[in-house]
Order: sequence, then structure tokens, then C-alpha cells
Amino acid sequence: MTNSKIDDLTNTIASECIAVRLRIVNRVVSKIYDDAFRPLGAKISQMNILVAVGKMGIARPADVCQVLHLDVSTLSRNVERMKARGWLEVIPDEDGRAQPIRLTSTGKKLIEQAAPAWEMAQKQSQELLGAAISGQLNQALKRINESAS
Amino acid sequence: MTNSKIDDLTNTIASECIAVRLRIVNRVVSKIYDDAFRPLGAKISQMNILVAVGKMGIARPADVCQVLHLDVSTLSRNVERMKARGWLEVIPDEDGRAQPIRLTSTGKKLIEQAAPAWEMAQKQSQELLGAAISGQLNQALKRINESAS
DNA sequence: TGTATTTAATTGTATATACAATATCAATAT
DNA sequence: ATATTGATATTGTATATACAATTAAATACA
Repeated sequence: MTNSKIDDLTNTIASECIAVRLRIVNRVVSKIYDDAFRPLGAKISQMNILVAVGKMGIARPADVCQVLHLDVSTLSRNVERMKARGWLEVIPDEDGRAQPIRLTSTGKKLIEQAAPAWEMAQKQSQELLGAAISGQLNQALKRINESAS
Repeated sequence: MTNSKIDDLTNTIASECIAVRLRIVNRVVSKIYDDAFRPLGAKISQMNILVAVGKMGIARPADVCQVLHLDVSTLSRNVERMKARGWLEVIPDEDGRAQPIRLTSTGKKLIEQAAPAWEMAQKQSQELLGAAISGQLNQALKRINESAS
């Protein structure tokens, strides 16, 4: 008597699961960027938020979360750290609940300083994953954002 | 005078960065699986480890880490939790340093019980991301594992 | 106008993740 | 034989992440 049923199931999940494989690729790629940014004291997760806020100009947390598909509580803690580092600042708003944020000049400077590291990590990731990856990600994101309406 | 230089840089990174987009897709997909497994008290990160160990039979932590591209310290903490839940057990080894692990019968049962949830999440992810995603992930992983030799 | 509902964000708690440092044991060189 | 080096895993520390509960403020409504 064998365990073939559970073994088959295990092998199927291990080899076919989208999440398992996506998460591996995510860890590998995140590490490339984290290594590149380390001399600047920043992480890819923080650069994500920094450029998203930068693109928005004045950004309400909920809007940043919608773009990055982040939980608001996650963003709240990250913004806390990034305010402490002087990269982000809260600006007043008529709505007393809102806590809109924007880049400080230090935050902008960080993006500029990080540009060479980003380009290196970007190039390395493209070489690792192949030129097709960018289009594939855009396609995936397009579908995600269309379905999240 | 404008901020056009920093603005251009910010927009470039926000729209072209592989890591930003990959991390978004990863969060969205991980949530699909986490939601599916929640009634079982498991997370996709744990199922990753469970099926990897199941496939190996008797697994040394370092080997699991190589397959999943996980830091050994990360695995150590996860295994700790999963041992506490009775899903994994350590077996003795001649090498006093080694801590090889394997599935318990409870762990095997969990995989069986999780199968329907996995299939739902898998199907949902395929529908969301398109049929091409599986091949794309395999291609990426192939390149990653070839380069990590 | 006063209360209920909705909205925006934070706080409590738990897991996930990785780097640096440490502990333990094995293998090797002298 | 012993000291050094190397391998394996854990522990200390910090950040990232999300769900549930809470706080605070605006809006709806009766």
C-alpha cells in the first residue's frame, strides 16, 4: 500500500501552483532590488511607495493602496517609517479624517540618488527573466485592474 | 522652473519597474490563495513549504530553501510554527547539525483537505491572469534556476 | 438638530521575510 | 590530537504584510 494519492496531489500542487512559483520569482526579484538599494538605506517596498506617491503629487493613503493593491494598515506602518526617515510628510486637509502625503525634498533626492541602482537592478532582472517579462506583467496588471472595478 | 527631471524619473520607475509590478501581482494572487485556505487555518506560504517538504519526503531545511529560494532563517521560523500546529516533525539524523523534517499524518491530511480550496484558487488565478501565466512562470523559474548554479 | 451610518485612517495582533550574529557539530590540516 | 575552517541551523533585530477592531470625522436622515 502506497501514499500515491497524497503524493500525486502534493506533486501536482508543487509543480503547477501559480502562487508557489509567482512567490519564488517575487522573492528572487525583490532581493535583486533590495541588494541594489541597500547602500541607500532603502528597500524596494519603500521605493514602490515613494514613486507611487511621487507620481500622484498629493496622495491619499487609500488611493496609494488602490494603485499598489496594498492593505491600508500595511501602508500606514510603512508611511510611519518613511516619515521618520524624512522621505514623506503629511499635509493638512479640509477633511479631518484624511492624511494626504507627499514627497519631501529629501524623498525626491532619494529617488534621484537611487536611479543608478534602480537601473542596474532593472537591467539585471530583465536579463534574468527575459525581455518578455515586462509585457507579461503589464498584461497581468491590466487584467487585475479591469477585474477590480 | 519645474520638477520635470525628478518627475520623469518617478514616472519611469512607477510604470516600468519590474519589481513594483511583480510585487503587486504577487500580493493579489497570494490573497486569492490565502482567502481560499483561511477556513483551514493555513496560508499559502505554509502550503508552499508543506508541499515542498511532501515532495522531498525527508527534507533538509537548506534543500527546501534552495527550491523555494527562501532564506534559511525564514524557513526556520515557519517550520517552528508548523511544528507547533502538528503539520511537520523533525526526525533524527546522524549529522548532529542537521534537522531534517517531514510531513506528519496531520500534515498530509491538511494537504488533502486543502485540495478543493487550492483548485478553486488556482482556477481563479488562471482566469484572472490568463492561460499563458503558467508557461511564463515556468520560463522565469527555469532561467532563475539555471542562473543559480 | 441630534443620532445613525459611512468613510478614512490607525492600532492590536499574528505571520512572513531577510540580514547579521551566534551556536553547534563536522571535516580537515598540521 | 588539536586547532582551524566549514557547514547547518537558530536567534536577535528590523521591516513587510494583512485581518480585525477601534477611533475620529463627515454625511445622511429622521
